[in-house]
Amino acid sequence: MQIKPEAVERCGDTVIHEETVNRVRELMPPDETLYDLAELFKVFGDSTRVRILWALDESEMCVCDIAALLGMTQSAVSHQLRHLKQAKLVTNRREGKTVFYSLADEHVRQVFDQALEHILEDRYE
Amino acid sequence: MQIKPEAVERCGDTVIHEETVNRVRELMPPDETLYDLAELFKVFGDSTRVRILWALDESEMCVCDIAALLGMTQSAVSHQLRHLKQAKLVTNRREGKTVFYSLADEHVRQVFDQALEHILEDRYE
DNA sequence: TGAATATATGAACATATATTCATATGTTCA
DNA sequence: TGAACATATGAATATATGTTCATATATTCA
Repeated sequence: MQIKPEAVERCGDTVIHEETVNRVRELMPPDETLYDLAELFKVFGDSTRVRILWALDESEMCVCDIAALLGMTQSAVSHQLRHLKQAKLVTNRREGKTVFYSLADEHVRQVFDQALEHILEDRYE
Repeated sequence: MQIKPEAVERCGDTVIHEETVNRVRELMPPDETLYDLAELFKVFGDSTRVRILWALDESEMCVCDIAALLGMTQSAVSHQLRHLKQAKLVTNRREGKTVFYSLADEHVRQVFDQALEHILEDRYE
């Protein structure tokens, strides 16, 4: 399919394909939604948090265990758990001195699985 | 279900729940995979790139059009398109002076949809 | 070939953020 | 109550990154 010239204006002035731009603009979700989406992905965009989420998908764990599993400081893990909780991706319950964290959302696994497909597809081509 | 004490060691020394940690450790994917996963999400974790991807999911577009749609500099858009291409999320074809970009992966939409469910779930509770 | 135009890119700057360190908070138990 | 321990958190630091600006590259057309 060829792109038909919708307008003859230069790029610098208005737009080259004005109709396309206008059509897509109407189809776009509100900026706030796309901003929230990016914010959520930003939370996923750190290997420490990804590892924590993956671990919690296997089992509820306390901070100390996560730190041991990942070979990280208790403080670093605690800071990241804070982010994950703010994003409502994990919840926690206290049992004495210990605080157990677990996944708060069943979508996480599905998002990860879809993203993994993209990665694996790239690897073996 | 109660957590049974698997070990009596202190957190500082070894691990509190050693069996859990060992079990989860074996279930975890290789670090490289989780690192790649985080890298991919890092690409999604910017509202400019999310908006570009969403736009391209609606229609193939040239750099100039994307810049006009988003109200951004051509340079800024071009830089971000570079990231998206490196992540193999978009491809491009040249037609004269114009370069058209389009989605390279059908998983993007699915990942976005899953993530949106999480967001919308949070909003109306 | 040279002017005009669309896109790409390197350097610089400002901002965001992950980890560390020190310390505070909360809980148990003697 | 006080000691021991698990977790949380504020400040500081180092690093990563998005945008801007200037400029390079690529293509068309007279």
